[in-house]
Amino acid sequence: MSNIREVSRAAGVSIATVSRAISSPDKVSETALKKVYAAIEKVGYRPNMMARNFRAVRAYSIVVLVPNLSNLFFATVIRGIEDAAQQKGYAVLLGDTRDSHDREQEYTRLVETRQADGILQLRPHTPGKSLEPDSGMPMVSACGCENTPYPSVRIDNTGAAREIVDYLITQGHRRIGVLAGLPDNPHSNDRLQGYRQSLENAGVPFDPDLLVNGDFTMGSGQMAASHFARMKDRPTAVFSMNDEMAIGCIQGLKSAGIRVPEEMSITGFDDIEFARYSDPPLTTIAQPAEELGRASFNTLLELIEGKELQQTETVLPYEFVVRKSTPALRR
Amino acid sequence: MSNIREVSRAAGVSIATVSRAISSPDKVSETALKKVYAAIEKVGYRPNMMARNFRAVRAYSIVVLVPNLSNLFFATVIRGIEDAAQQKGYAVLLGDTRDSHDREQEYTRLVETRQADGILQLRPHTPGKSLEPDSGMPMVSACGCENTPYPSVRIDNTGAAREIVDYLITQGHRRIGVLAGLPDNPHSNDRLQGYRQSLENAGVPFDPDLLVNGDFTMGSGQMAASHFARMKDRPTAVFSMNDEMAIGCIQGLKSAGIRVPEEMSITGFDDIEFARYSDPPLTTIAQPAEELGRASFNTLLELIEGKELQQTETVLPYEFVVRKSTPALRR
DNA sequence: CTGTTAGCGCATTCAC
DNA sequence: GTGAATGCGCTAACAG
Repeated sequence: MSNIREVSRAAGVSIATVSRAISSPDKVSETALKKVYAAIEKVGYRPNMMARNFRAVRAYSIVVLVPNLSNLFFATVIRGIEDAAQQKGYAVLLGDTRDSHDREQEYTRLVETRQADGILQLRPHTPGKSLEPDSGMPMVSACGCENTPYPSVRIDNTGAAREIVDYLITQGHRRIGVLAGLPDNPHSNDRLQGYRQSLENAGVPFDPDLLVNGDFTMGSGQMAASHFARMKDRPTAVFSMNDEMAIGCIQGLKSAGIRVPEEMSITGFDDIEFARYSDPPLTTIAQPAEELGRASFNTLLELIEGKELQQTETVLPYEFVVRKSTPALRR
Repeated sequence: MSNIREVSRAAGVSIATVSRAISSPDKVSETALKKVYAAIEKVGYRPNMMARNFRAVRAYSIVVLVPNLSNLFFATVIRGIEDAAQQKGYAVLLGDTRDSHDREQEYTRLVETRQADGILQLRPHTPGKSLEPDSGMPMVSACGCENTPYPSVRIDNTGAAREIVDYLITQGHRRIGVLAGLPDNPHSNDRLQGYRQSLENAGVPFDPDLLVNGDFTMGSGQMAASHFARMKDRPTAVFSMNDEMAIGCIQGLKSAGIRVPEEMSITGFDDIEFARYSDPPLTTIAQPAEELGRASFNTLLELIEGKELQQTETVLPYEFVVRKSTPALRR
């Protein structure tokens, strides 16, 4: 493997000149530049980034902590991260934690041992259970919630949920089921607040029987469906907190002989691509997933570079998408 | 940031002893060990991996090249890669190439510049268009095909396709549409061969009108549906080369007023989680996605470590999964 | 078993 | 503009 010294020999200049020719060509004479470039070509030189980064005390890479890469919303956020990182010359280290605290801890070590410069956390912050923000470790939440205790990028989850439930009420629904995440999930809680606000505005009392806790998988959506199907006083609509659960729920309802959307409307959240191809296509909240990724990377980069953050919280706009899963209620 | 020298001072031993205490404790006396560990604790030492890797001339990381991270099959393969890599102390650098040859080239540089030790390629090899295998660059295909010109892990795509089409024939079908990838896609070609073999075995002539080229997205499946719907002599079944296109196709057929599976059976490939929640649930080929990832990483690791490969091609078993999208043809 | 020392490839400081 | 020399943190060779 050729190094800078070989190039210097081939070019007949010092290694300092070669180094300068590469990183600050304006400080080198035309003639020297030409010789260096020719020599680089000749010996097939590729700079050793490990050495360069080692000296710069900068890994030029970040870690992405994601609970589950097979979640399409997360995968899309990561694409955005990767896009922004690539533009800025950073590499993205994948940390699929599989919801394991140990694995999360393990990946944290990459930063402590200088293999990475910072962390992008896709799991929303749960006090006690989550990685606590550590002043020495640059960390940004790419899918924040109302109480993220460190810099974050997010949408207004509560507002989005309120908007979607408001719409269901407009369509004539009063008994609206809610398919939430686990009770300690921050996204779920933010969205649940929007649900409750919407009901309250409409003068509809909150009925705990209508709340089912899932875990954002299609399987849990399917389980929830049998709960709703068995109820004596069934909801006429269900607000699911992500598209996967909504899709699982639709499948479960159909299996139970309930027609969707004729007998039960359903809404999702995220607007993954499958939402459009579901039967019926899902009314949902389109999150700017790639943009969340890009913005969170840029925030993290500022942190890494030691800049003062303009804003510790970035709230991006979402879009409410109406499809066929929510027709007007016929009575 | 504390380094090995600080530890040595705090422990009252030389830096060599500290280094040995960490990497080969059996070569250090009990007393020295204790002092070193105490000192590490005291100064909060974390080894600088950049320095260590630099010296070892090993990045302990690999690059995964994936055309599109939002493809669930790929995402699952990557989870397997990540799992195996983590166990062996390797980090996974994400290279979402977005089907861009330039980006692929860009990521290749990570290996040339020693930021990574090897490449795991998820895109099947297309002669001319793909990264050509370079003896200096360890590279393994995680989703290989019949003619991958470098080490690969794969399933028997042709056999799987044959099996699925055989089954459709058993169910009474004779006019079987095929929803393929682009004409130069190797996976598509391997599977198409299986399709043709099956037809030939059954004495059914190949009808080019029944072949539609998609691009493995749901959108292209939907487009294909309108082609099939418009045909005067429609197929009674469609073999789609992945689940996404099958799901898009179902949606398109339903929109065109064709009932699935009553009027048209359909099969997928991959067995992504959505296949089970599709309406109707898809008959498909379950690829051992995570295992493909794990196995390909282990192969790559052997290459990186300079071992002689036992086998240059690993063929893993798939599973044929029958669901409700393929009832027996009623005539 | 332990300490001293050289050197990995590079950027940078300081003379010239 | 250019070159010689230094050191980043670590491991390994060598000497004791």
